[in-house]
Amino acid sequence: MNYIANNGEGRWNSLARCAGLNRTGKSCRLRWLNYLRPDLRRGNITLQEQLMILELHSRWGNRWSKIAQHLPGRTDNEIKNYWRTRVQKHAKQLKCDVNSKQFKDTMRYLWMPRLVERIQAASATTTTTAAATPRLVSLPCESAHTISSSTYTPENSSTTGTSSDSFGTSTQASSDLGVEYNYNNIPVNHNLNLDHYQANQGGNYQDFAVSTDLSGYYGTQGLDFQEQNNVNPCLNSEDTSDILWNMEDIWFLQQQLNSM
DNA sequence: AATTCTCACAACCGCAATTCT
DNA sequence: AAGAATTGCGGTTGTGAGAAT
Repeated sequence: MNYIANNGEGRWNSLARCAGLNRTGKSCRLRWLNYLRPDLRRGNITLQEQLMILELHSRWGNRWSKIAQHLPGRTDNEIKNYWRTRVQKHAKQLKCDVNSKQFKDTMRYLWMPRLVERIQAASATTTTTAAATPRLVSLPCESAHTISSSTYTPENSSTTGTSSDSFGTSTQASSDLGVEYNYNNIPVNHNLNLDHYQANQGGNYQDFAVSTDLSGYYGTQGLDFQEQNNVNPCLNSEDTSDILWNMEDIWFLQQQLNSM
């Protein structure tokens, strides 16, 4: 750190020699980038960051460094580790390959909208002092594409109503997931629309890539990514990192996958 | 209390691209 | 122009802490 403070980044082999470290320049570089850099962001991956990772990975695949460029303070290594330990784990739980179309569709049409919904809900709880009433998530809905959830029966779920999900996301039966399904009586517009996401893939990716603009997911209100990272302390807690993936969800998603 | 298992994180490795001499 | 050195990236492995047995 002293060497870099005096000489700047780069010239890693020179650093290793001059600093008297029994390390290769390569090793020093890695240590600096992944651990010592003062601008590193510590702590758990937030919901917003999760959404970004899912979105950018769907677009670029395992281009970790490129993805990391859009997550200030996060390293490619950190994102890679997140993907391997969290996302791949849940793919395994769903008994499907992380690179399969099924899993990618599940991410895009179920988990990512759910992340948006929770971000919105969290945002709502911080803007109202009383018991918050989560507002509807206004996802674009030009299309009639929906995913049926007719087989879901919450009564069969051992955790219904007492979900481990701190945002209250136990799923309830709905005749049509695409139209609506509720979490603990929280009204949620889940008119998920394939065209919207596909349109993003086709038309808006460049803009998104440059500006990391998530407004497409947040409806007309939009959210400032950097701001939202600090909106709710709960979002930074350990508990929220996996709340998308409680047992009900896994059961529910398995039903969805089976019906595809 | 000891052992085994699981998970998250940091580091290592090989290869390709880039820069230097 | 060519070879050597350096840098950057993505896949993989090692490790320590906590949980489970």
